[in-house]
Amino acid sequence: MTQPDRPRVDQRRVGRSRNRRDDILRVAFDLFAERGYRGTSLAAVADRAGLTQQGLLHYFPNKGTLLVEVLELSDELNIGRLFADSPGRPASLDQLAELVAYNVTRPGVVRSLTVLTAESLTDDHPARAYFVERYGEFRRGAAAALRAELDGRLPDGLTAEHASALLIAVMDGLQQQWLLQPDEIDMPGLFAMFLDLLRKTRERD
Amino acid sequence: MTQPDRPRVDQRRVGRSRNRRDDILRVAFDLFAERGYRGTSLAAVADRAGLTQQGLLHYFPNKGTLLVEVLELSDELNIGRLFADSPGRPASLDQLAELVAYNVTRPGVVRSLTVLTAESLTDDHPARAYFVERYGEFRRGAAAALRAELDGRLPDGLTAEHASALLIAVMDGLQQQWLLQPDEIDMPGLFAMFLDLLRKTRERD
DNA sequence: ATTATCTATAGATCTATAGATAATGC
DNA sequence: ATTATCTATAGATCTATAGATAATGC
Repeated sequence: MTQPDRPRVDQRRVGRSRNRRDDILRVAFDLFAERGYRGTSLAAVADRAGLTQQGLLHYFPNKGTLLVEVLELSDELNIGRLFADSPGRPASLDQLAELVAYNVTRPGVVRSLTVLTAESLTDDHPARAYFVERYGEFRRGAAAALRAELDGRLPDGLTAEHASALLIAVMDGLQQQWLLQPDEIDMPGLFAMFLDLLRKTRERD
Repeated sequence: MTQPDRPRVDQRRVGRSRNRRDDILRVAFDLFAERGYRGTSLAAVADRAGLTQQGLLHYFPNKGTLLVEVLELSDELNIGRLFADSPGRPASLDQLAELVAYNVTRPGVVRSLTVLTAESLTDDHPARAYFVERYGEFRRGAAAALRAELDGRLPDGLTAEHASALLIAVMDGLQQQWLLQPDEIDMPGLFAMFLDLLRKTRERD
């Protein structure tokens, strides 16, 4: 599951020069897409951010903390809030479809989150708790959207909770196939077809 | 996508003592589940297999070759052939559902393949080509099964090719969510519901 | 004072190569 | 001979800590 950007508000930015901390986090996010968390050294991140590895450790006490902060910033920027139970603004299925279409324009972001999510399944991974919590939120948010839109019209025996797990599975699984073979997989088209599957089943009743 | 075992035939086994090579490959497969490919050292594999790191390199010239051979053995043992276009025996959707149910009993295998698949999206990963080819095969195999079973009865606008990409996406995505939260995700139940979605859409025509 | 960086370094690893030695199969 | 392993080692890294120095903000 990859979330959308929003126009950066950035109250904390000082003039033109962005926060050094944020620079480091952005660079780390990119490098994690290229080599994963375990495959990326602090020195590589520091180097690309233009300081030494020890300089980087002035901002983050250790590598695990860096990763967790990368994910928290990515959340903030990309607003997983699309799914958060922000009262009044439950995501619609159309918004989800737009998000998938938008993701095609930023393979780096999708790759980073895809790689880090799977890597978090390994032992002693510092982002494990983050992803466990995140996926719970995703499912709850998607279930709310499904309930709002298809309440009582879901296929027999399929609750909004079930459908939300499937919906997120489809998003993640399509991302993986699309990243492996961008030319063979029409990610937004396939996601739209899946939504139709959820919507159309009862249409003829 | 994770494939099923089959009873090991193993013509090459000599008496009770299994091939040393195979031992190493099995141990490596397990360790890749625990720490990923980049997070696993040759020394750790060698250690668990009961020889030195240099002893291991007698069997495999380098780490990348070890990984590729791990995947090839896993294929052989787990028979991705379920999906291969083996003439006469196209997998049925029920067989796929059984496979998903079976996978619940072997989280280690599922985790290893899930982690390695996503890791293969990173730069210079030795298993990239393997997974690109594999997923092509998966999709073709699943499309054949869908065509055999639901020919002409798929929902409007959904070809067997489309459905096969969705089906594999659901399998992969559910595996990821299930590995993160085994108690919250009923992987086989959800997969069965997805199959029903494909099957039932046209049932009322 | 506090913050931002740097140099120096400890202490572990890591992959891979070279070459020795023991065991096995003709 | 060939196969299986081992010791030794080169040459890179890696993470993290310690402590110095320069720059910034009161």
